[in-house]
Amino acid sequence: MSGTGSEAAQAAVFRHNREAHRSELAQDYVELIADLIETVGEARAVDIAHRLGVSHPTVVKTLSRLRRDGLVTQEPYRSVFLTAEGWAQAHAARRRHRIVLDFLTALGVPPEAARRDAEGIEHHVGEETLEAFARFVAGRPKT
Amino acid sequence: MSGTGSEAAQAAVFRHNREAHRSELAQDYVELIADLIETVGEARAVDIAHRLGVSHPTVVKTLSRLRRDGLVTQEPYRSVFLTAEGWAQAHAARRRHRIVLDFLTALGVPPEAARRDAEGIEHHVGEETLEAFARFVAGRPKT
DNA sequence: TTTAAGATATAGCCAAGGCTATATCTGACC
DNA sequence: GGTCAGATATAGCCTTGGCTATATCTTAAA
Repeated sequence: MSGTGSEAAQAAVFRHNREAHRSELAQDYVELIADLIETVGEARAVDIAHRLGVSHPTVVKTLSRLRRDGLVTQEPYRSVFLTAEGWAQAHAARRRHRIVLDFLTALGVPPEAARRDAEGIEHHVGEETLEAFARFVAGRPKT
Repeated sequence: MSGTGSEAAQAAVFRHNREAHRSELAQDYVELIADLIETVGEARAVDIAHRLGVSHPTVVKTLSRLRRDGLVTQEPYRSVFLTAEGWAQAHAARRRHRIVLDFLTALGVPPEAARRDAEGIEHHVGEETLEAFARFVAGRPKT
């Protein structure tokens, strides 16, 4: 970490990462909800809970935050829908996820590890890095 | 995200990532503390706060958690020291950080973006991915 | 139509990681 | 040897994201 620049610059990096972290969970949710809607037909709280490995009340509470933040709509005792903003974020998240996963695979990372790491890495790749990843995959047609 | 395997497998990935997240902050701290000790001579709470872009009380509270977890020692009103375990984690974090940063740079990611993204990505690369990154940097993109 | 299983909601608890405001200590300078 | 600036500590507040236990709603089957 030595010599990474000024104190202020380093603080900015950490600030940026704290900021990024705050939206990670929301992105995982909308990405998962979109997937459930498209594959199962609807997104129920209980399925979200199972897929995330989390309890139902945790999902309910998180969904109410997503509703407050305009990513999701929901009627009491009914399944979950994405707003336009929710769909936009879901598609963006899915794109990043796929690029990262394809990239790790093309790099030679074993599938299991690629799947695991892609889930964490996808939230921390900026557009420049994403483009570099995509370039690498394109120049190495394999998958 | 479609077709990423069984519900249980996906839940395991998310569990793993929640788990990983819990140690991120601690690793940032020990990495930073090690850097301060080696470059400035000591790690003071006020300097940690400035580098992280966070208030002093937040640092104090976090340090007490690190003390509880055996990563750090500290006398009241004195600067911070790393335990053997703290040094071990600091070195491991620094190694990951450097590999990720070198890798992004070698891939052609602009320095500013590489610096930003490396800070987030370093916490989410497993050993297999790290090895793939190191191979690429060493000029051997394939095994 | 009743009922029971399964899904959803609510209440209340906890730890982490932020903050501001205030109090106390340390050490350097006069 | 005092004094005061700067560093550290404490108190109290907040949100997020977990949990369990309990209550309520929905719906399909008997």
